[in-house]
Amino acid sequence: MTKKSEEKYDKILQAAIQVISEKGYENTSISDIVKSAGIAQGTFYLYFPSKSSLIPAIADHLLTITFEKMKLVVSDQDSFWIVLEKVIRTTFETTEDFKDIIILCYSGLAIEHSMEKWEIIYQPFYQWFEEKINLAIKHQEIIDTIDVKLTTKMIINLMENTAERYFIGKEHDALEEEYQKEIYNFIKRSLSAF
Amino acid sequence: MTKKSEEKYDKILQAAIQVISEKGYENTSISDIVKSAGIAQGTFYLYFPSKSSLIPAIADHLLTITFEKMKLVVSDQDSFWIVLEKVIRTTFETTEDFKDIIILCYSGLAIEHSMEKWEIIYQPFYQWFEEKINLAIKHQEIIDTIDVKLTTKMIINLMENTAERYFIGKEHDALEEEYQKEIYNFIKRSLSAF
Amino acid sequence: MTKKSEEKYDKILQAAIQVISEKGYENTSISDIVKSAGIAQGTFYLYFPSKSSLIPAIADHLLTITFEKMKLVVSDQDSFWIVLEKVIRTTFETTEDFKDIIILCYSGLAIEHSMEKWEIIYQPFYQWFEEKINLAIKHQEIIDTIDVKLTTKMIINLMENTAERYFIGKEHDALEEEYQKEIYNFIKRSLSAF
Amino acid sequence: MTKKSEEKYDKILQAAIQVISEKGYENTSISDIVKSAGIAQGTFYLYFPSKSSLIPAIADHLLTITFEKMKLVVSDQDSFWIVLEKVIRTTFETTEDFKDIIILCYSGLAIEHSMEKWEIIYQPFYQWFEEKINLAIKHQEIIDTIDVKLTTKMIINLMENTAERYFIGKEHDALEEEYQKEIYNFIKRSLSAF
DNA sequence: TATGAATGAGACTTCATTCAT
DNA sequence: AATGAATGAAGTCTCATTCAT
Repeated sequence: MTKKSEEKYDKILQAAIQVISEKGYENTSISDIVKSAGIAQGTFYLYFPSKSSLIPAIADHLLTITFEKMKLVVSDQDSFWIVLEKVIRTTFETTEDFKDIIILCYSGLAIEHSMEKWEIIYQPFYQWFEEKINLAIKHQEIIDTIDVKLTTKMIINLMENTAERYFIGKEHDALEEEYQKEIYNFIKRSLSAF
Repeated sequence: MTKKSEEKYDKILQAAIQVISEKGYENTSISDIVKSAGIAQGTFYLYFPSKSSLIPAIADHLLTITFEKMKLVVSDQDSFWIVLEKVIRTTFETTEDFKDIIILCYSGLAIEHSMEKWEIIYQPFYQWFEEKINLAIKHQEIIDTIDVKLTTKMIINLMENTAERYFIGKEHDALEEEYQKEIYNFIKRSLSAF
Repeated sequence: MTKKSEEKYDKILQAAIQVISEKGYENTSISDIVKSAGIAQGTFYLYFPSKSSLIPAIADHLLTITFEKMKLVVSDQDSFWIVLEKVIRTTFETTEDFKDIIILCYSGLAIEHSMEKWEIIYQPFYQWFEEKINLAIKHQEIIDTIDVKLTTKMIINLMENTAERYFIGKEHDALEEEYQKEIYNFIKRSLSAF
Repeated sequence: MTKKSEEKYDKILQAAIQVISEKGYENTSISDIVKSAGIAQGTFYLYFPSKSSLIPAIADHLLTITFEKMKLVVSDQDSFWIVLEKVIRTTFETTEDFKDIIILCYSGLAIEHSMEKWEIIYQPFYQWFEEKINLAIKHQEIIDTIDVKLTTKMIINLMENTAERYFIGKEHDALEEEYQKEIYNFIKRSLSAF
């Protein structure tokens, strides 16, 4: 893909995200998207093979951004517990920022009966966090009797789902910081080596 | 609603669940549903105001079944850790049994931009498990420094999401029993009073 | 099919024939047809599964009319040579009357890569004429050394194609009656028992 | 047209014939053709003014090939009945070889509502065969009471349509040789001077 | 209460053609 | 002469919903 065509791809993707976030996937027509992107109807199909192919593209885009942010705020020098705290906070932040996109990814991936794709898209993030956990085990910050793969995914899902319940499900049983603190404590009690 | 009309309501709902589970919400037409239910096109609208009104009805139906099963397997005499084990197992079982319905609830609720409804539908289940936790605190089986509401939801979501990743996301990093065991241990380490 | 729905089927078919005859198959949209038939867009699809399904229906309709006319003008008392003369004349008449429909059948069946259907549709007409020939053999009006099936089809095609060249191909190397006479003589010389 | 541009014209035409033969005229896009020809989208329009202009070009190409073959197999020394036999056989051969192209010519010419063009394209072939017939009359091989023009066309159409019914319509009431023999006999009985 | 034919808006997608490079 | 990205009109078909019976 040339630089110019990549630009157009991004332009379409951005327009799609914006429109679909507002109106929902099913209520958005290609016509809406191209109008918003300022291109012709047919041009859309030069960059995406179909309407439904937008969803994985959007999901991918979302995780890329999220993951970038994680890597940005977390330093290699941070202890595991600092990392955890930062990851929780960042998860809440990105969930708030991108809640509409998250919703459409849920619906989209569900629509396409392709929940498996989540796993593929999440792979780099899982891997990154797995390494943090392995390091923490090595540094004896956390116990070594866990299944690292499973625990990684449990933690990430715990953070994400709680944040989603808070921002998307509008579940407000406590303040945001208390939510974050409660997750942190829950995990710390479970994994701490001391 | 008379008994007879309730029967027809159920007949339509069952047909809807079956067809939508197979084909997905968007690919299912009212025509498909009424054919499967053996009624006329117009009759559908005597029982449901619209196609989209099926989704909350189905979600409600799903939670009702799940919750019934929970209450059935769990005895009041069970210790909290027995309860937890049973609840985890039952969650995995129902997730496997109803994975198609779960998917359609995800997509459906997302479609309707009404994730909040989940919370309402889940209310009775949350409440029931909250009581179990409060009892466990009282019996000094688990620590008393937690936020009960938040912890309840975290646990339930932890179980459900892991089960969904396993059965729907086809994530198979370990055997099913190991998944269940890992969740159990994770929670136990975090909450156990000893 | 009830009487009323049969009426609507015919109404659509007539509208389709008329519009497609004028504009050609490819240049005709369903929208044109339903407008001409005075029905709603969707109604079309209650009676025909697709646009292309019109073609066999039209072809069938055409042959039905043609065949009816043949049976009407030809009497059981007619000698074979009278029958032949009448069939040639009728072929020319119907070709002139329905030349637009004939064109669309050609294009349509060709488009659908389903030339074989012609044979099926023509079956009753072929059969009827075959019997005439068999009778003529029995009555020793024509020779008995021919392959009846093949000869039947050759004769019918000879008549039809010549008529089509005359009316559709606008080939006017002679007067219409001369064309008819030439076909008649050609066949008579070939088959006459004397 | 320079030699080089003629080559490219042919390349496009060949590609068009091949692709349209496979997929049918309507299902073939210019995009398919240029891909197959290995040229750019816009280049097509340097050699053909429009998609539909391909059809007469293809038809012309088809008849050129067919006619070349006829002239090749038929010798000036052949008696009329030898010529007839050879022409019938060749007609069957080319019909088999080019059945897809024939179909597309039918549909194409019909699409364009320009059946008359057939006559123009066929002109040289008609003329050639007419001369054969005139010669046969002169040599008293066949009777002289026929209309040469009309009879020529009847014979050619008889051969072609029978071959088309056999190879395209998949009408198999007898073996191929029997079909050819039956046509031959039919014509011979009709025209033979003895 | 039940029916099911009719509606008609609107969606996705294709593709012949153009034109700036 | 050649390219190929962009255009945007147009087409087929679906389907939730209505309403006369």
